[in-house]
Amino acid sequence: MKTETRKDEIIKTAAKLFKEKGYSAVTMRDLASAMGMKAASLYNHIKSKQQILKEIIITLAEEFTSGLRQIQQSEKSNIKKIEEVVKLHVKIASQNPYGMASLNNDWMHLEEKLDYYLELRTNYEEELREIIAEGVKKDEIIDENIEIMLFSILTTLRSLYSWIPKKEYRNPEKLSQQLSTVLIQGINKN
Amino acid sequence: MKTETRKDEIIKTAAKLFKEKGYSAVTMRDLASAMGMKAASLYNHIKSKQQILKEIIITLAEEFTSGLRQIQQSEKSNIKKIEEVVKLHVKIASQNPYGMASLNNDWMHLEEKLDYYLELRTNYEEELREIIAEGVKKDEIIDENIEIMLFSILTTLRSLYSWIPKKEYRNPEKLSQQLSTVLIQGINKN
DNA sequence: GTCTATACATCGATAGAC
DNA sequence: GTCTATCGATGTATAGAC
Repeated sequence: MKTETRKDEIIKTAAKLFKEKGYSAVTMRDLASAMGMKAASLYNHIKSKQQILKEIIITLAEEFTSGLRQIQQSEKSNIKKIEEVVKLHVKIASQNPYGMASLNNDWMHLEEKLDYYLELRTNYEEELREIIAEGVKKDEIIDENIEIMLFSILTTLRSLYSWIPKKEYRNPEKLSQQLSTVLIQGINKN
Repeated sequence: MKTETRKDEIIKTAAKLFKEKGYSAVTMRDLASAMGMKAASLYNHIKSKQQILKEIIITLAEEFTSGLRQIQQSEKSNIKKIEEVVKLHVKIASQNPYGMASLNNDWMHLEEKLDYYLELRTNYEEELREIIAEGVKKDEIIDENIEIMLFSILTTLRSLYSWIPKKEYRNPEKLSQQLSTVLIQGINKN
């Protein structure tokens, strides 16, 4: 049972505001107002606006990286691995849809951690590409353009945050299963 | 043969910058610098920063609206209609990938035209939803959750702008066909 | 049509009282 | 830990010379 600190609260509120207007358009005064305090008071809990963005994005990016590593190390079929990737995205997007918006839309405003983020992102795409390529080689997946299959799946999963808050998608298991059906029947030969 | 005015040039350059950093993070000085002039000089061609955003977004939104209307009025099967929608997105995203970034990511910064944009967007989604629902009813499309099929297709098409600039996707006909295969085999019963 | 100069608002962040 | 007050930088936009 972790106690939520004031800092955590600020970061959570910031993520919500960043989702609505983007990092650049949200001012420290906006954030303070949403927290019911003055802008100057925020600095007793956080170092800078930039630090808030960094914590939101890097935490999530590392969660995806370690999640995919576990899937990659399992002894499943490649189609099964893709189903697990869908579950991973649904799970993280369900827990933190606001943070996911920053991860997707505000990463370019990262300062010192930008290179690190880009490295995690590139590696993530590359590992998913290998799962698909492996699936094609083993006749689990149709022999269509791999980049198109990769980006079709990935962009759908990346935009999950924007429709997961709607009531009809609140059941993660059901959503994962339905989404897998829609995404995979398109690349599954059998 | 339309001559490109200085105003058109400014809007095109702005769209490129908006794609990189988003509307809010691009300053008039950034834009002027990219145009090789001073910020004050921009105002001899455009009324305000807001006007630039409005022209980028509303032009594209209306292009999608009229494109979908034509598809809807044709006498094709619903699967064929979806293939036409894919072509429409590939065509517009190929012609103007930078503007598409603003349409997707900066629409919330529209001021007076925000309601109009939201109306076009809602109507677009509703018409596409009806094509899918009609396809399910006529046994062309699997009887899976319509919202999930709609958003899976739509989010993939909406993110086209981000990977279309890569060399391997420069052939619109081929890209449309491959994308249709990947997207539709997932919802096509036959 | 582009420039310099500048008005005026608002930004992120700090100092210091309580 | 929150406040008031404020700093210096930077934002959009205008005025007026050339």
